Order: sequence, then C-alpha cells, then structure tokens
Amino acid sequence: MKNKLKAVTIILRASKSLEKLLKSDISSYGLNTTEFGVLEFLYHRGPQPMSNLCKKLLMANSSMTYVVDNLVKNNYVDKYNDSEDKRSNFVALTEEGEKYIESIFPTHENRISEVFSVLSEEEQESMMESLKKVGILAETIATNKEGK
Amino acid sequence: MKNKLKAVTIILRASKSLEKLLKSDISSYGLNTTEFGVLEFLYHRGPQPMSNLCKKLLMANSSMTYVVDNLVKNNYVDKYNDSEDKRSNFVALTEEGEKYIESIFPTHENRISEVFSVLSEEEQESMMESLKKVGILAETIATNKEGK
DNA sequence: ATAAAATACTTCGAATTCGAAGCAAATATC
DNA sequence: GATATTTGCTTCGAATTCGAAGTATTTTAT
Repeated sequence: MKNKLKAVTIILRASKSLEKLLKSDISSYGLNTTEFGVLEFLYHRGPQPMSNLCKKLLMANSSMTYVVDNLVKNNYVDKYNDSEDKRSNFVALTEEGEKYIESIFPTHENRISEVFSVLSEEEQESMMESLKKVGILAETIATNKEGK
Repeated sequence: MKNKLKAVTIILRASKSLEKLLKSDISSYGLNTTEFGVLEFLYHRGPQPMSNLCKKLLMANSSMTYVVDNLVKNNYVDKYNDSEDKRSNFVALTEEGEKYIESIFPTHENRISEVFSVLSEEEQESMMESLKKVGILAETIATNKEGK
C-alpha cells in the first residue's frame, strides 16, 4: 500500500522532470510547450479546426484561443473560417511557421529521445504498457467520480 | 525514435490523469493538492522548517509561503520561530490539523492505490524502476542544460 | 417554420505556481 | 570587528491554465 503511494510520486516526479527538460529544450527555440505542441501537431497532421486541437492536445478551448492567437501574432499560423461551418475556425501553419518547425523538430527529437537511452527496448515497452493501463484507469476513475 | 516521443506523451498523460484523480479525491476533502501534500508530510514526518518543506515537496519558497499561510488561516498548522535560528520558521500541525489529516488519509490511500490494481507486483516494480531511471536522467539533463 | 438545444469559439476573472527582487539574520572572510 | 556572502523567508508581478458566461451559428425537434 505504502508502495503504491510511492509509485504515484515516482510517476509525478518523472513527469515533472520530463516537462522541465521539454521546457528547457523548447524555450531554447523561443517557444513555450503549448505553442510548440500546436506547431508540431499542425506540422504532422496538417490544418486543423480549433476544436480538434483542443481535443488532441487536451486543452480547454479558452486556453487554445489564447495560444493560437499568440501564434497568429507571431506569424507562425493562420486562422481562418471554415466555409462549411461558419462557427468553426481552421488553423494552419504559415510558410514561415512551417520552415520554423521543420528546422527545429529533428534537434528536439534527438535531445528528448536521449532520456530513454537508459532503458532497453523491452524495458521501455513494458513501461509504456503499464503506464497506459494506470493512466487509463486513473482517468476513468477521476472523470466518473466528478459524475458530470 | 518516434516511439520515444510517444513514450514521452504516455508518461505526461498518465501523470496528468493521476493528478486529476488526486485533485478530485483531495478536493472532496476541501483541500488542494499542495495543501494536502504539506499536511501529509507534516503528519508523517513531524514539524518541519519551511526550507525543508520546499525542498521535499519541490516547491518554490514563495509558493510555500502562500500555501502555509493559508493553512495557518484555516487553523490546520502553526508557524513559529525556530529559537535556534531566528531566520527560520517551523511549521507544525495543530491538533485540529492532525485530527483532520488522520481522518482523511486512509480513505485517500485506498482510493489512490486502486489505480495500481491493473498491474501485477512485478509490473509495478519494473515500471517504477524504469521511471526512476528516466526521471533522473531527464532531471540531470534539464538542470545541466540551463547551466546555472 | 419556429423554438430549443447543441456546438464553436471568445472574453473575463480566478487559481496556481513561479522567478526576481528585497529584507533580515547568520556565517564566513579579511 | 567590519564587510561580504549566504540563507530563510516574504512580497510582487507575470505566466499558464481553467471554468463560467456570453455570442454566433447550426442542428434538431416540434
């Protein structure tokens, strides 16, 4: 039992350290993690409606508005109406934004991947499996408990 | 390589879900996670100087001031000068605070431990080991990179 | 066709957390 | 023993994120 609460703190701390690493890497490009997340998602998946960005990047739409509007100001993305559904906005990389994320991403990937060099393939696999299970259960319990 | 960035998101998401669960449980007692963390730490380790709370709970001391001052307002803890070192404040549970955390903790422990029921002992052990390694390396890289 | 409900997004205000700057006390250095 | 540095904490302002409420538009139900 004690063991399990310890496991919780280990997960939280590893995640915190990882976030710190991400932040330190990403801030070296002059972005914050959410901005980077959006750029990367658009880079790999193409233009997206706001609603989908929120869903996939797990952010409240009020937060997404803020983040995307900043990216628009910096000329990394465009935001335009969906002609099909006038309620909906699409977000897409500008040329500048695309060049930028393209120039950044490989370095980023290398730097981050480095932390898994301490694990064998099997260790990594099994860790991912376990974490998925725990994460899903936690999410389920957490959202059911609120009972909205 | 792709695999590794995926591993990152799995860690971050599991941790996010876990935090959500903690929050939802803890808020049912009328506390937030940091307040709970402080009360729990004092409960298990006895009175502590502010500086140690910061260190162990990984919080900036400005944040700790805020959290502890709120707990003082709610009469869960006392804050008093260390007679040995007049710069230092000690924080300790009040009787009320002790009764409170005592009444809460077992339930909390049960609820949270539940999420690990999906893992065998070995799975849990190996997950903890792997996460520790990754976490430590991430922390090291992150803090060296800043090069303070 | 009209009213009601749902969806997409924005705006606003609150919560949480942090870093930077500041003050006071203690310790080290000359 | 005076000065400089370190340590412990507080205050302040900024960043990030969220939920609630509001607007506009579309979809659904009557």
